[in-house]
Amino acid sequence: MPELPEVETIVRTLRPRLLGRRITGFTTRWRRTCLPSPALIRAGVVDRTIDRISRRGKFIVITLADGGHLLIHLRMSGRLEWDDTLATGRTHIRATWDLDDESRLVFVDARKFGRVHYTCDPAAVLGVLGPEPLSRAFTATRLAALLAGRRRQLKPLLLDQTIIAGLGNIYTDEALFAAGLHPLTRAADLDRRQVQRLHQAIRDVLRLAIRKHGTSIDWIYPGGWMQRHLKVYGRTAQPCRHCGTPIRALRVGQRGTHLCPVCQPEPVRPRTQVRHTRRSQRLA
DNA sequence: TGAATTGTTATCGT
DNA sequence: AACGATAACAATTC
Repeated sequence: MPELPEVETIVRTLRPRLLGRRITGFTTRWRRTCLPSPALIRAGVVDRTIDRISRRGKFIVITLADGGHLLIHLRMSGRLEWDDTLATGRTHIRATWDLDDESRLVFVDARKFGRVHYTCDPAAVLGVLGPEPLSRAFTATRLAALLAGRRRQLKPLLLDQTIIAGLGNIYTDEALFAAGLHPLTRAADLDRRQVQRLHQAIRDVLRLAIRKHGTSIDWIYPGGWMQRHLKVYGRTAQPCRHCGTPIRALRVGQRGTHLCPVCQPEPVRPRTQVRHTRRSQRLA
């Protein structure tokens, strides 16, 4: 479940221990984790020095001195751990990197959805991603352009990594609450003021979450405390922190979605479309 | 035991 | 034809 704030936190903790280290070995216990293949990753990383560690969306980007890159996506249950902190008999180890200071970085992933890419052309993987929501380039005007003419509902649109990179289920719900917008609102229906509020909400929520080192709600991601600041996610039936109304849960595009029915009023469609679309009648 | 979880892809409909 | 909605899927935990 790691989203942008969790990945950013991981990158920041990785940096001091990994920068300048030389990789001395690579092993894997699950082929499918490794792209294009375990052998090609090993050939690309062994005897290379780690030059830079960054983040793009939910990808961890480890740049090697010769221009090769490791792109690590944790997906649902992936985590990076240090060999020396592992209890004996650690299960679900998918890949390990040996380092020249005798330490070892371990990719642990119970559900096996995570991926480790080695490539000299990171754009081939990262190129499809939308803008970084915390970058200077991500302005309200840019967001307006991304929403313009789109009939999609806000929730699935914000989860789409090719529109904006880094939002997952938690921070999408939190951003929509902060913006006072219902997840089923059609993107193109937002007025200028609402786009500005959404833009501000996305950045505020992500920045706060990074400050809190991410959200720790289960065994998957430890060490964060943003869970204490969540306003809607995982708070079904609990009172809205703003108005006291019980938080409601619904499914939008097969995703659990949480909202305050008062702070995020249901969108009103123009009369002509309410008449003719089955979806609107069902929701009414 | 089955529901929940994320991102990608294929497929179908408008 | 492009866009959007939907389902299936990967595998495990509780």
